[in-house]
Amino acid sequence: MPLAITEIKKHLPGFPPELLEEISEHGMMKEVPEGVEILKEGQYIKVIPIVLEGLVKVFTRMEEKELLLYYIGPAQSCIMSFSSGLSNSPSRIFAFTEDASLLLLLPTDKLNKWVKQYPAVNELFFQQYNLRYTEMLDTINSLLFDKMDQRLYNYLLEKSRMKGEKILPLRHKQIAGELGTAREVVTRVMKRLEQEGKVKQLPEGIQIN
Amino acid sequence: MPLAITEIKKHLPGFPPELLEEISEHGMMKEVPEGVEILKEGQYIKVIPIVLEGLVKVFTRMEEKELLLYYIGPAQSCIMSFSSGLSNSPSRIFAFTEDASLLLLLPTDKLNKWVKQYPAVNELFFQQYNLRYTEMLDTINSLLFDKMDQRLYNYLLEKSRMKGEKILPLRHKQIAGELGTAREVVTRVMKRLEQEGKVKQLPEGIQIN
DNA sequence: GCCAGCCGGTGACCACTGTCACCAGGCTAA
DNA sequence: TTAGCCTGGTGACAGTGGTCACCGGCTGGC
Repeated sequence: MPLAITEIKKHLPGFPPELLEEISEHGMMKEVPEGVEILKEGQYIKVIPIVLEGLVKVFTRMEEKELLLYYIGPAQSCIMSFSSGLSNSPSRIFAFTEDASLLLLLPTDKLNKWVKQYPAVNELFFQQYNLRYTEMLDTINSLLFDKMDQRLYNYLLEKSRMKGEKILPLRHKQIAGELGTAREVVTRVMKRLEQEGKVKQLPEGIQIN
Repeated sequence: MPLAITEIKKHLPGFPPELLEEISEHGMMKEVPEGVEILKEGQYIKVIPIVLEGLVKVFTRMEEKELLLYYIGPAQSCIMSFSSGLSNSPSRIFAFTEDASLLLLLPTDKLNKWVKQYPAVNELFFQQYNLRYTEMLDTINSLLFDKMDQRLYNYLLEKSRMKGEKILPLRHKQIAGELGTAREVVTRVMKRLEQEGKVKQLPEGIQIN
């Protein structure tokens, strides 16, 4: 069953009508609940997702230790899928839904064609590469130059901004995972941030001031 | 004076004849000696370089501390220039010639057109984005997971590979700059690597075993 | 010959962070 | 109720790396 064109158009207004029709024919819409792994390390890619609604988080991992690289928001796509899909190489990262999400799945072979045919697609992926490049640059700078308190605080601010929430229901363990550190370290640093008045730990979660 | 088409073609064999002619008309060839800054932080870009011969190194910097991100080799281009040039935003990184280099300079407005017009240009920049993305990912993993000895050794191996030399004429201070650490730390770690038999410090430079 | 400057080398010190061990409170399932 | 589990919280400790002070050797300029 082809997808509803008006539905796709709503999320991707820049795409021309012919492209929307092609997407309607070959693409697939998928609703994914929160906390589902949508891309594994080492996996070969056959479809490339574009996030229409929700939020997807992207990680790197080495031996039990992980690090959050960036979020994929609405109307954004996953560069690693794109790159892996077109060059037929395995993924170096893995991705989870952070919130329940609506994904548009595009088959790699068609997308390869569309990139050449439709400037809007071409531009989308250039923009995405560029965005991720600068985000990775920020991550590198943060890793190299910032102490844990700054990194943790930035992380909370960013998360709060992405979600539009002042109170984040996060476990210390979970934060530790996303920052590539240990739970005790998060506890310690959270205490310090609280004393400095930057955050407040409530039973419901962490309030950012 | 237009550039010699045969000369350009030699370095960029994938480009079609019409494109080579356009490049010949609007591009500029520039020989740059070793150790020259070719891209500053905060600088706005009017031309995008493609390295034809030589080697260019790309850095990030924050308050006196620097970190080598990657090298741009022959037939490769600078993604940050490309991105900054097309979106007219300032550069977040800076770049030096590591060896004397021959650069092909392309004006941003023309390149913008060529990307849409010639698939070969389009693909080149997608490839470059992809390459830099994975290199940044390696850098992040190295920063997060490796100790200084591993980072330093990887750095030496990579440098040796890029240059095709077993003996690298490097100062400790210079290495420290490229790894974002202090000179004393390099001295310390070099000593350890030497004791482990991985490298040897000679008067002419550092020999990689 | 003498001095300045750069280079590697070293010891002392300290801040940060990762790790281990352990505890108390709260919640849940048996 | 009890046992188990997850959570945050702590103290002790060690390893890493950044900083400071200072050295001796070498070199190039005067």
